[in-house]
Order: sequence, then C-alpha cells, then structure tokens
Amino acid sequence: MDRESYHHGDLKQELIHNGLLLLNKEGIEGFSLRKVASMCEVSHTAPYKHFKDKDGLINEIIMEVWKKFYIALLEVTELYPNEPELQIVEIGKAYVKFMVENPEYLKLMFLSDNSYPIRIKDNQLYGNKNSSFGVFKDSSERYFKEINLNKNLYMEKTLTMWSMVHGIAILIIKKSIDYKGDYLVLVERMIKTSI
Amino acid sequence: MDRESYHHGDLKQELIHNGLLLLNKEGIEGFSLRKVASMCEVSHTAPYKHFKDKDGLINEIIMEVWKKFYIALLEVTELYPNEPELQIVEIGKAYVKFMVENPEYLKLMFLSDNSYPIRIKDNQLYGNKNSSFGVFKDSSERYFKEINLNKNLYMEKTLTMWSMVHGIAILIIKKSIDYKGDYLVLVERMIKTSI
DNA sequence: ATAACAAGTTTACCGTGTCAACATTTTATG
DNA sequence: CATAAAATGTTGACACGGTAAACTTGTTAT
Repeated sequence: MDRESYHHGDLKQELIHNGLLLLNKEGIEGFSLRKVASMCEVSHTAPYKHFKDKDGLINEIIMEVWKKFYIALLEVTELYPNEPELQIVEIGKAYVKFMVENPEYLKLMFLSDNSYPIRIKDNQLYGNKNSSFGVFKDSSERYFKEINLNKNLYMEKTLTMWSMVHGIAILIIKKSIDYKGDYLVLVERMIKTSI
Repeated sequence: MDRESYHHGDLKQELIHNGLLLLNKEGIEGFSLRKVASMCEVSHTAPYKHFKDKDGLINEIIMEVWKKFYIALLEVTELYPNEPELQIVEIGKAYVKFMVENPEYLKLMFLSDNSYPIRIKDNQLYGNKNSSFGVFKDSSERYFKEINLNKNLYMEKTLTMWSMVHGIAILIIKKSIDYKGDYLVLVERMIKTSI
C-alpha cells in the first residue's frame, strides 16, 4: 500500500476501465478479479465493495461494450442523414467492423442476455430507441417507406437483414469463412443482395 | 475405488459422454474436469491420461456437438429429396430448433473456431461436404439452378441466407427477440422473404 | 466531537487445473 | 512363459482464483 490516500477516489470506474483492458488483452478466459484489482493497485477483495461478485463487474463491463457498439452504429447513420439506404449498408459494415476490430467484445456481448430485446407484436417490430437494433430499425423502415414496400413485409425484412448482419459478423469472427478479400466489401454485397 | 477392475474400459468415451451431460446441466461455467471425473468414478487426474488438458476434453465434446448438428440438418434434407426449396426452409427450421432445444450447445460451438471453414474463391463457395454448411449449400445451389438464378449471385444469396439463419438462431437463444409465437413460423417467413 | 457509514485491508477457506511420483494392469518381446 | 515396457489408474502437492469474515482507516452527518 503506497497510495497517498487510503481511499482510492473512483475505484468503481477504474475497475470497469481496467477490466475492459484486461478482457481485451487476455480474453474472458484469462480474466480474473484479482488481476483487475492489482491493475488498480488495491487489495484483491476491494472490488467486492463495488460489485456483488465477479459477474457483477463483468456485467457492467458488458453494458459498457453495448454502449460503445450503439454509439458506433449511431455515428455512421449520422454521417448520412436522410439517406436510409446508405445508412443500412453502412450500419452493416460498421457492425462487422466493430466486431472484427474487437473480437473479444462479441464473446462478451454474447455472454449476457440482451437488455433491450426486440419486441414483436401484431406483426410489428418494437425496438428500443437507445438500442443498436433501434438505430437499424429506424433506417430500415424509413427506407421501406421510401420504396413503398408493403407494410406487411417490414417486420420480416428488417429482422431478416438484422439477423443477416448478425450472422455474417459471427461467421467472420469465428473464422467460419475463409475469404481473402475485404470483408466489408462482402458485407456490402450481401446487404444489397437482400435489401 | 470399488471398481471390479483397476482399468475402466472405455474411460475416454465416458468422459466425453458425461462431460456433455454436465455441460447441459450446469453450462460451461459450472463445468469442471473434477466433476466429470467423479461422474465416471475415477480419480480427478485420470482424464489427463486421455486428454491433454481441460480444453482437450471440451474440444472433443464440441466436435461431438457439431456432429449431432450436422446429422440433424442432414436428416431433414433427406425427408425432402429433390425439393430443394423445401429443404432450405426445413434446414433453417431444424437449425433454430436444434439450438433452441440445446441452448448450451450454441455457446459451445461458439467457443471454438469452426474446423470446416467456408472457403470463398473467385466468387464461388466451397463448403466441405461433411459440414453443416455443406448440407445447406447443396440445397441452396440446387434451388438456384432450378429457378435459373444468375450464377454470379449464388455466392451472395447462399451466404446471406446462411448468415440469416445463423443470426436468427442467436437472436432467439439470446432472448434478443421477444416474440409470443412459434419461432419456427417466424423463421419460415423470414427464409421465404429472403429466398 | 463522535457515531455511523463507506471503502479499504488481511486472513482464511474451498474448488479447480495441473504436475510429479507411484501403482496396477495389459501388451509386446525374447 | 517370463518379464519389460506401455497404458491407464491413483495419491499428493501446488498455485491460482472467488469469496466470506473480521478488522482498519477515512468520511460524513448529527
């Protein structure tokens, strides 16, 4: 203990921050509470004053990742306001790019149940505005309106494309696809095919 | 030790078998080599005579799961020989059904890299005959031939649909979709939309 | 001023993965 | 057939990691 003050100041945030670093470096397998604590230079049980247990910390880290993801998608849509078709393609590419650049994130997000589930009712989709899917749904439905698509097909089409982007990202990350080209080009072709 | 013979007989297979049971019961988090060993009534280090380490056992279990999956997909295609369109829909449904019935499997298969990656070369897909994707690709390409689809589109279309099925399965398992209906009906609609 | 609370630390315990050394059975070789 | 080697078990020990309990130090409120 050579901290100037006994109390740390903002340990909770620092634990989340360092936890994310550790996860990126060592993956979920190499992640341990004790390592994170030591990165913050506190004793190995200090985290328990801020999180119920290991999962408590991990869950907060995951929420952080979801937020980063949501922001990444939102940012690209804002680059092309009023061009929903372009937005859709760019969201798909941003999605894959995000996952390829942070392969560990996918595992993380995959660990916990999504806190903003997509609701389907009466053949209609309800996505939370603040969710990544919400961002996608907006663009998608604006595009469908633009091309005068039959409203009955909105749900299937949107869900199909979202699933597709979801799926292709996973195939790429999991190295289930062996492709010697730019994945983003592939994603673009796939989205345009299914649009 | 109250086994009649010192040697077990077929410990390796029994470890895989019990390991799969344990994974289904407790999930990957609750899985431990020592528990599996005790299920087989051997000492906690006996597994090391058959597997390099914990991952060694888990990997063999995962291969087992991939095999079950492949067989499940193959079986439904054999129900509808010479009806590639139906096959495609049924493969999609079987895929989702398999994952919904065994949610733990998805996590497992997701853990390791796929040993039969889909190769893309010169705008053409190469999937191993003995892989789940291979089964799908066959039906898909037969269908495209049937409807005289432009050959240049085979790759995108097939990959798009496979990704879509992949994605929807994950959305459902992860409870990212909140839908009060039969998921298989939803999957069927989605596939028919994108076909 | 001081009691209550928040946020640290130390210690201890248990479960787990894994290594090394030893035991028993089976198989191969002269 | 005998016996050495290989295969397959067991025991014991160790380090790591999660977590609970008891204790300490600082901060805040009365």
